[in-house]
Amino acid sequence: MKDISCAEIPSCSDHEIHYTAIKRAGERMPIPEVLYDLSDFFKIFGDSTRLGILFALDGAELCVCDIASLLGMTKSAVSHQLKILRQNDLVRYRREGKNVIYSLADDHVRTIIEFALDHINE
Amino acid sequence: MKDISCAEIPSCSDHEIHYTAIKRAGERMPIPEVLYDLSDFFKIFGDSTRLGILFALDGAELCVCDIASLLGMTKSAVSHQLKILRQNDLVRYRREGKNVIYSLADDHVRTIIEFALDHINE
DNA sequence: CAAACAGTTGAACAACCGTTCAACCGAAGG
DNA sequence: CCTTCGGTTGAACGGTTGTTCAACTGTTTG
Repeated sequence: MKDISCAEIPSCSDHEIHYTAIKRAGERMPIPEVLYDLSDFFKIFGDSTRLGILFALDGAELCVCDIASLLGMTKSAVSHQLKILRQNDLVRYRREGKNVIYSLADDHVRTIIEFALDHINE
Repeated sequence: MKDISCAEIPSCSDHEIHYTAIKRAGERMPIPEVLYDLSDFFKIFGDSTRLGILFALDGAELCVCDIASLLGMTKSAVSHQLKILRQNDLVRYRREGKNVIYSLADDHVRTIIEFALDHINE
């Protein structure tokens, strides 16, 4: 995706035919920045490990060790993914003795997951 | 994500405390296959070029050349992404003379995009 | 204070992904 | 038929991404 000014849009040979279509499509196009934000948003959910973590936390608060057990992964791998979820405000965490307890940030996340689940069984 | 049987789940030292949490989380966990399908679904939307194409087609039917112009990309790059969208039944296409006209497969796609747009301005 | 446990971090590696490039196919028009 | 235009395809490349490994922090416990 290259950032271009929409002033002059070169197109196919027969300009007259496609002109209205291109104009209409161009008007509804979000600015590149929105497109990037949106794709970044989807990228977070585009990994089965991160989804697994989110589903696990949808059921209960869990420490890293528990999540790792549930998913059959190392604590390190889980921690790396938790960092990404943390940075995007999808999970909350607090220390409790030796453990760090993670939970979903808000119901917002639940809505998204359940929305996707519904729409995958179209 | 490793596929593990949930028969025996080893966990942190203090089993009694986390046991109920793990059990509850484990029950709500989808099987790995669903997790993979779901993440594959999100991956498609996790690219700004593909999102750009979908937004463009949300405005009007367009040929490859027009889409390429709108996004400021080569026809080749667009075609590669259109293939992915095609394979996942997100776009329809038909030949019209020398052009191949693409359009959104159904309103399903529109719903997803608009849903995400709403939720990015939380 | 030392050992043990829970978790984090950074570097390294492999796998994956998107764009480019060049070659190709298909339809239209001279 | 040959050329041109629109579009597709496969290989190659460069960048990104997820996991592993080892080293490290922090907390509890003996």
